[in-house]
Amino acid sequence: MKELLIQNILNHITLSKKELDSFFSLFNQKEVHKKNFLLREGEICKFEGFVIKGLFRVYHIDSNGFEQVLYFAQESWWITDIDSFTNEKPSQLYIQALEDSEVLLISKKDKEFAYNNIPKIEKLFRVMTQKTHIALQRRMIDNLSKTADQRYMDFIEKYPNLFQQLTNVQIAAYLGISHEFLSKIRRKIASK
Amino acid sequence: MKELLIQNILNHITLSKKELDSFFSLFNQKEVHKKNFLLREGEICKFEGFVIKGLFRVYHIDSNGFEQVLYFAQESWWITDIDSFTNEKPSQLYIQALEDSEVLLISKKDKEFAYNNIPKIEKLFRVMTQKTHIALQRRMIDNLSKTADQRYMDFIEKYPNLFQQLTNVQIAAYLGISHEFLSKIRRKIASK
DNA sequence: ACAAAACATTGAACAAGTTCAATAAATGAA
DNA sequence: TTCATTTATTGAACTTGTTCAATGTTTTGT
Repeated sequence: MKELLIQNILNHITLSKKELDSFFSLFNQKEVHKKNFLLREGEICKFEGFVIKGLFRVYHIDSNGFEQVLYFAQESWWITDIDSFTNEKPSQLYIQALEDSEVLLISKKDKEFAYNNIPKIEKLFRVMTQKTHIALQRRMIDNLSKTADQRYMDFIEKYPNLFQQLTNVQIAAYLGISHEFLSKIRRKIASK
Repeated sequence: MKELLIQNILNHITLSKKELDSFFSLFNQKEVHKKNFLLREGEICKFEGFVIKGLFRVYHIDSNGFEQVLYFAQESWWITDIDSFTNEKPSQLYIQALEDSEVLLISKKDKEFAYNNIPKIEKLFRVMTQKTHIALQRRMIDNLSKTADQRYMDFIEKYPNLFQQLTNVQIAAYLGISHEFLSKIRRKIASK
């Protein structure tokens, strides 16, 4: 459990044992049962979270009631609404556990404390934000250039395990298509 | 000119005059004439740039030869291929001047120097990367949920000046539609 | 083990967006 | 100014994806 976060941190920066302990002590562990929410639209996101067990979906509901999934977060993924968290404004997102899950949470105040007292933490989050930004840029290009068929096959290849755990409705909401159409894509692929 | 960058920095963090001068001295000014490239696919992006005059498009060409525009960068925007720059790998992007333009460039080495010697610079780029990430998340959701009509109207509203300078082909490549279809959208809107 | 709910599939009619080819309009270089 | 190039518009046929409604399948709670 604990090791997952430490490993994740040390993948990006090097910290002394003391710094690591100091930073680690700012996190609180929380269980979130299947179908429960860590964040709902309208709430101000008070945490940044690191998934140590389970699976979450981070999604938006548009004015027509349709869901768009920003990402699924498995073990070792970070979850937050970065806009709501950093700017302390109401969130437009939902964060829901899809399985019984566990997260390590850090509050804004404690994160500020870390920024101010452990300078390398600033680098940690700069580098992590850069990485997620690069991934999102890649996804943006794919969404602009690829058909739903290709995006579905890319998804299976990229997240072979996730794809098993998720419903078609959830995957369709990530790909930006209706679940009925996804069903037809699956049939077409299966028939080959 | 110079003031634009300083203003941009001070919008995010506070620096002493000495720190500011030290950081600023790491930048070199460069002119880029209309239609010339600051970066081409396959090159390793050696710079991070701040636009002080003109307009750039940052785009990708997919395997079918279609262009996808990641963003347009006007005065006070930063331009780089963050993936290529940070990981020193060949870029998948083109960065082209759409007007005679001027940029302030910083090299990777000098940026590392700034990170190591002016700790607040780490914060500057963390905060800026967060902001661009938030904007891209928003765009991702819009692309998943809105029709091309809506996205076009949003674009006009968000970038009223840009929209005047750009061709329909360029705007279509940003919206993720064919320029012919954009033409039909324009007709439809005009007829109201 | 059962009933209710959630999930997946399918077809038919429709809407959104592409492609291709033709034409007109605007821009730019000499 | 002129000629060539780029840019914009349009229509027709086509492809991709949606919507709705019906049906079957799987999960889940008790």
